Amino acid sequence: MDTRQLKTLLAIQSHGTFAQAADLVGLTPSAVSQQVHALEEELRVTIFDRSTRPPRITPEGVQVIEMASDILRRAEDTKASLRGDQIAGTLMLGSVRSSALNLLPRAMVQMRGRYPDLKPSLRVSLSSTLIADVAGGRLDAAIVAEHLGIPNTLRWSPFLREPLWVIVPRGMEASDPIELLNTRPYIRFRSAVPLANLIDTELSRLGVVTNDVAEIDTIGSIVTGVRQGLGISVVPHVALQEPEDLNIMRLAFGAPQVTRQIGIVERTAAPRAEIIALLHAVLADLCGDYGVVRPTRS
Amino acid sequence: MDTRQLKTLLAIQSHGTFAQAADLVGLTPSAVSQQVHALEEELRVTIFDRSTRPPRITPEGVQVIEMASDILRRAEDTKASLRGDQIAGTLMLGSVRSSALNLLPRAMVQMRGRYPDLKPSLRVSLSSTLIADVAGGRLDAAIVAEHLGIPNTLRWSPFLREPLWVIVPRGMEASDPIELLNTRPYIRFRSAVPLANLIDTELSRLGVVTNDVAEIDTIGSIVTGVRQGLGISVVPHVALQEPEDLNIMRLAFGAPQVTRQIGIVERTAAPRAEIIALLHAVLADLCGDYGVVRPTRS
DNA sequence: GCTTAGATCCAGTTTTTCTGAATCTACTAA
DNA sequence: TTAGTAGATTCAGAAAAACTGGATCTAAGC
Repeated sequence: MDTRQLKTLLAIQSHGTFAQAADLVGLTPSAVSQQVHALEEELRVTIFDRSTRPPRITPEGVQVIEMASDILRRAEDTKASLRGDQIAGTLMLGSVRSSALNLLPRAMVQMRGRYPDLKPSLRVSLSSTLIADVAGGRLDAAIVAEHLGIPNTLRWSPFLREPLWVIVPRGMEASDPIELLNTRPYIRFRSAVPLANLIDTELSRLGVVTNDVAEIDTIGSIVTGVRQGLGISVVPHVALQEPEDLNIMRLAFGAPQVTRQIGIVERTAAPRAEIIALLHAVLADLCGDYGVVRPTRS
Repeated sequence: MDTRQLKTLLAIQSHGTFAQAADLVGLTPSAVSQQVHALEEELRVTIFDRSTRPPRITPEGVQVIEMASDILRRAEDTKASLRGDQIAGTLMLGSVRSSALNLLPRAMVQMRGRYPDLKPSLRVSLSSTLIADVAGGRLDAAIVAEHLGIPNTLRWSPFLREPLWVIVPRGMEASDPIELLNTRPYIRFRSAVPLANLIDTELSRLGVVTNDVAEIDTIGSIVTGVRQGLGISVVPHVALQEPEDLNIMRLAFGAPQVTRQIGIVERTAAPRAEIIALLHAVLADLCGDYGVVRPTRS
């Protein structure tokens, strides 16, 4: 078992086919197939079910993928720590309370490998308060959803543009999302944040009348509930990051699919521009395909 | 980087010389020397100081050895899990929404290794509703806090008896918890669950007047906030499970320290007794030192 | 039933890993 | 201070592993 095989495995998981994974890792599809087979021989399990196209990951495969992810992260963390650049001080950050708050600790952990002496300081608040504090210099940067009325002394850079999905437990017949929303048990996201508003507004616009079986105020618990067959729901893409979430079927919410953006707001003349640029890049990377790369300055 | 190299590394560490390690891993000393050199090239560090005999491990080498140990353990754990026995069907579970809900997915993931064909089904509800559903056979078991008025046809077995901690960010002077609670910024846990009540009641009993800087309704977000220096708070032990939480200082809350229990309620004549017993054991194990082992039947 | 895209199989090529022998080096004993 | 020893390194070649390319197979879509 080596890290190249594990990287190949993760590439297959995130890109869907052996062929695309081969492109990503710089090998031929044949080599990818052989690597997976060698890993299956070593672990004595079937990681992919090849009776479908594209091959689908098996439950055992999910466990192997988790292990691969853990091992590669551990290795990368060690490399980062051994390289040890160090910038010290306190980075004053603000954030709205939403799935973005789940991203931030993960970004912080990654950045700690790079800047172990940099201390992040986080405040959770409303968007308008956060923006005022950034403008007033009380915060270095803040994570807020797309927002109207940002002063010219600030700039907002999206790091995430993510679709919203109707999520359906594995095994449930998944056809027309509108029909599902009208007929299947629905877990409602009940919270005083813009995302909950966006979802409810779009449901009304679509003329959907949901059959609520639960009202839960944390996205993570909603996803857990769907995975375990409690019902269906609507969540943003970033909520579906765990390997277990592979078992949840996802259908586009809205036509065209509804998206929402989250970004970093900072002062245009920022003293900590390099660190905030890295934070932006780390957050965008954690967002996978829906990460938005900040355009380079001209 | 592959597991053979990492095994060689650990063999050198535990046996002292490349030559002895070579014997152990079935290679020649020359191959061992080349493996170590290749690893040093990949990580761009010196793992062993060769200016002495026998070579001595460097500080960076200690980090690499730790990483190797973690990676090999992770791989071995996965292999063991993949080898496991299998039981199929659906396990109907209920749970209150609290930190116990964080434990349950992790327990499910572990049990999936052992019973990949067993499908858990989870419902989140209030304790009284859950207990009635278990009694009525609509649920196989439920996770609830200690509860009065459980019928004799049911039995409640605690799997967790955990202390509550005052948690303090790293670097903050940590002396008398009462003084800290009175003077330092406090992040309040605001939720309509028994735990929040327990904390507030004990704060009042201690005569503490906190300086609230945030009210957050998820324990995970509170811990994140403390870690990042937002303030101090009071949380149950099970909330402090992540490696990052090692940086958080913890002081006993109350004297004697306040504890609370969470357990599984099931029918005394349960058809799924074996699985629920395993679930209890897994949950107790996940709870570490504060896990409560179910007494064996006489 | 045909077409397509992707996966597998197989043989050959390339790369990596290991061995064996020669050489080097830190440490110990006289 | 010198000689001997045990262990580490270096190098060239052999063996094993990984990869490529082409042919074949197969699920899915039309």
